[in-house]
Amino acid sequence: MPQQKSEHIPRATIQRLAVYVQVLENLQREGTEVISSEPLAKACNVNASQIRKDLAYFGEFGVRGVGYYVKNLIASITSALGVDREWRTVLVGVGNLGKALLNHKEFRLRGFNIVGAFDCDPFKIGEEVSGLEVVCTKRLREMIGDNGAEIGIITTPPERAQRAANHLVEAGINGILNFAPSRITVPDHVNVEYVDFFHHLYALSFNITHPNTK
Amino acid sequence: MPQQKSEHIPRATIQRLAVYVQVLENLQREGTEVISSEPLAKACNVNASQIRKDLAYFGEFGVRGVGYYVKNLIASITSALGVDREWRTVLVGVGNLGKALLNHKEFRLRGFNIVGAFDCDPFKIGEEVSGLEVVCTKRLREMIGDNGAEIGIITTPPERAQRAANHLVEAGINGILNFAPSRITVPDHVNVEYVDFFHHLYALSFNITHPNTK
DNA sequence: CCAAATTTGTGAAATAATTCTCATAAGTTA
DNA sequence: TAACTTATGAGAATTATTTCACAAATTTGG
Repeated sequence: MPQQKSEHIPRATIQRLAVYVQVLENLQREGTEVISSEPLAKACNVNASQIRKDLAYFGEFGVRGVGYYVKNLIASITSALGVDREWRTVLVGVGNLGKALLNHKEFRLRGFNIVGAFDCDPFKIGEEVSGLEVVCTKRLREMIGDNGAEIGIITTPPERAQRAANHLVEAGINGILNFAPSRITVPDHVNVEYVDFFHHLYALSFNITHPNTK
Repeated sequence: MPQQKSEHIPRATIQRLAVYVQVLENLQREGTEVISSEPLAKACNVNASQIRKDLAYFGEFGVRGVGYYVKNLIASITSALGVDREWRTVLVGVGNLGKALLNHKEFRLRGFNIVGAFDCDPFKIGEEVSGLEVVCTKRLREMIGDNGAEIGIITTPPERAQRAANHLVEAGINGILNFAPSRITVPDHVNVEYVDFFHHLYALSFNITHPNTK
């Protein structure tokens, strides 16, 4: 139902939509059923017309004179983002972080099922982590043929991230979440998102060091 | 030495500077000593003049006809970001994620020392994690008076994040890294950065679902 | 049932960020 | 040392994003 009307949607809009969902879910947990763009904006730390414009890319979800029904709006946004379904994912790099993610229940809860764990270390292959047997990274293609995963999660050391990405791309994945602290190069049709909280610490460091530039 | 010349610096520039450092460090590890903006841009997936403009906010670091000396440029950028020093941090919320971060060696390596661990759960108080004794969150102010931390890391459940933030602000912290999946409200002088990799998974989901809008 | 009060959705205006272009400086070679 | 090559730095042009302002839609109260 929420079909986007217009051509190009700013990346920043997508990031904010994720924030809106987060805040709306917390509001819902606290019992709020209806909210207008003004207080929602305050909670999200953005401008109210920003919210309305962001939503307008996908349709009309509000009621004039009333606001937005929280439950409805969550459904509309998650549908717009495509997260109202199950996404099958595989993880490459079963180190400390990889294991922590494999054991993280939230993934399944949010619809991102980890259905495969891969590593190139012979000592790790065969090990069982969170109900999954660790498989050699070279077998990615064959395994994905079976389990139909679409998203790959990279948790290798930086120097092995590009190789992991190559294997994932070859196996037909079209989205990569890269936790390794290095940039990877992939074909145009593959989407990459980087997670590195040191980047955020750097931003804090800068902002604290230069309070005037805020 | 790298003193920023101009008034306002885009947030996006700061984020990119962190990426440049990451890529430059990997280049350095591989033995590259000099690089020009063009190949650096390719490795960072940005435009070359973007890099030159970003750097220009802070000074002139390149040599015309040559490029940038990798080691030098890393030093210049880290200095501009203020990460060429030690930052003392405290962590609030000693759950799974909190413990994982406390045990993460990279923090110290990158100059972000975790010097205090706090939790409001009586069962956790007194426990030792990675050489730190877990202290009651109410004692944040007194402890920060002693250890002089400037950055707080929140790893509580979402419903306790705001309270943790309040305690941190009261204790005089001026930067917060929030891993809890909820937005927090703080005074203007306090900087907040949010880390939530589900937001990135949402972005992947959207981009895979709407390949045309890329 | 109408008038007042809300609050959305949207085009226009204002701001901000990115990319282009080129003069200038540094290095290299003969 | 002069001509040639390379690549930076900075202003101009372009493109993108955010904010404003208001008409249209809806509810509420008398």
